[in-house]
Amino acid sequence: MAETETFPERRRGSGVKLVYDLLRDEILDLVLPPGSPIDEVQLAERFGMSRTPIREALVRLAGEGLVETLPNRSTMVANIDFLNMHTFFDALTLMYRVTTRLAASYHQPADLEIIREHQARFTAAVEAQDALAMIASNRDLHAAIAEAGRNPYYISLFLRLLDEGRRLLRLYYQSFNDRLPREYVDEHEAMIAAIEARDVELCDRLAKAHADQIVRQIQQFLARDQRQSLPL
Amino acid sequence: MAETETFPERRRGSGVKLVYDLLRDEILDLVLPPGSPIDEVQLAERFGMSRTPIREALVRLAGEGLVETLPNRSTMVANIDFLNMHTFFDALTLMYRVTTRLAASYHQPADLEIIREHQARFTAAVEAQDALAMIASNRDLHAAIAEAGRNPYYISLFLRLLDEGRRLLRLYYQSFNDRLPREYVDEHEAMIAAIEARDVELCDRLAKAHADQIVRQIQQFLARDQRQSLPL
DNA sequence: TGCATTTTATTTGTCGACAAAGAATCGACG
DNA sequence: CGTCGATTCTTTGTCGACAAATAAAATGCA
Repeated sequence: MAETETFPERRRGSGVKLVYDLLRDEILDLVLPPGSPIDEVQLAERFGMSRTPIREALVRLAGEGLVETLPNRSTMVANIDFLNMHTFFDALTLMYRVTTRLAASYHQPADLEIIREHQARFTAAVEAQDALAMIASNRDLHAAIAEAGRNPYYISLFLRLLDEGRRLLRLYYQSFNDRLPREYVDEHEAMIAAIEARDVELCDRLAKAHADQIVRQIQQFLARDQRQSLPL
Repeated sequence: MAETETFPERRRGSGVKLVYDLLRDEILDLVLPPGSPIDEVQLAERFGMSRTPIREALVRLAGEGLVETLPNRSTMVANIDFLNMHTFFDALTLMYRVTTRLAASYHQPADLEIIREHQARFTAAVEAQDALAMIASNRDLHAAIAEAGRNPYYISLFLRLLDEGRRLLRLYYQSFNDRLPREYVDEHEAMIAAIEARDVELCDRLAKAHADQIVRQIQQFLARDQRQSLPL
């Protein structure tokens, strides 16, 4: 249980980022399940540093809503709010649409290259049936599209939503079959082509369809999960 | 210059919030102009506390983009990015529309009361020609509308945008006439009525018109300002 | 035994101090 | 007189320690 990780000579100032990135990944990959408490001292020992940088990393995570902190009492991994899931779906769909539209308008050649790289990775993940790689590359792909749209406000909200979605999908692929429909690959291709053609309206329609597809799939899972957890 | 503020016995844990709130206000009201450096030690002395809580407040402000921090070097008040102002306008307009639409759908009676209170304050500010009160109450009014829409993702993005707008407007009303068109009062009234009538489409149109109006006014100011700062 | 109250224990919030990383200053050399 | 390099100085990043706040355990009492 107590694996001795060793973090050798670090550069001054790199500590927070190290802790932040790792904690973030562990939260989004559900290694740290929602609601689990986070002990500062324990983390300090684990990373071989003082509590100060740990604390700063936690404050940043709290700012992004990945961690909830009760005053004078332990901070814990943020819960997933299943009750208000529809607000998440609503915002996610809107951001899919808006970022894809903007990408159609403002993308530059270099953006398309990056987007295509991510799409290639996503395709490879689908063919390898590697669910985690699918989740990651799907996220990266849409993040790249958002970047091509060049609106920092949308980008930051979208990233937050995609991360939250990463947690949800992770939940999904832990419990069920590890296959993501090949459809997604084609939908992505269509979106990329529409972006390249700078066809804003087509982008909007494709993005909405794509988002609806994903939302439907997650909702299906949620419903199924809810049925399973019903008392008999 | 060195006014001796006294912050007497504080409760444990209240320090960060105190510093955060005050710094935030000073940044948004341009008491701390964009680009001005922030010295931790100086703040620590001013508030009569150690650097630790100051630091945490700064980390949180950085998370909201109100403050930029260079590694190993001083953190400073975030600059206003005049070059990419259109991304701000675009996001602001969209959030005006979305939050008003959602308010039409999801508001409850208590929400309308709160909204009307803010509108009353806004009206009073307009009649008193108190620009700062207008800015504040206008912000609060739209924040209340967003709250009535009950989507935390939109709410947080919108609040961020409204704050950024508060800085812009502050810039505006420092330099020019302190009058906001009476039109805004009527536009607000129309929006509130549409929300109450749960007319989503009308809300959308009114919100868009209102946003366009505000954007146009700010752009007008920016253009005028740019002309003035041209070398002769 | 069951409940209220005191005591202990754990964990956070804050502090003062020190060392590293730049920036500014000074000085040597051309 | 200007440029480069060493030195000082300022400001941040990190540390270990202590005290407040709360939870958990222990104690007293009916």
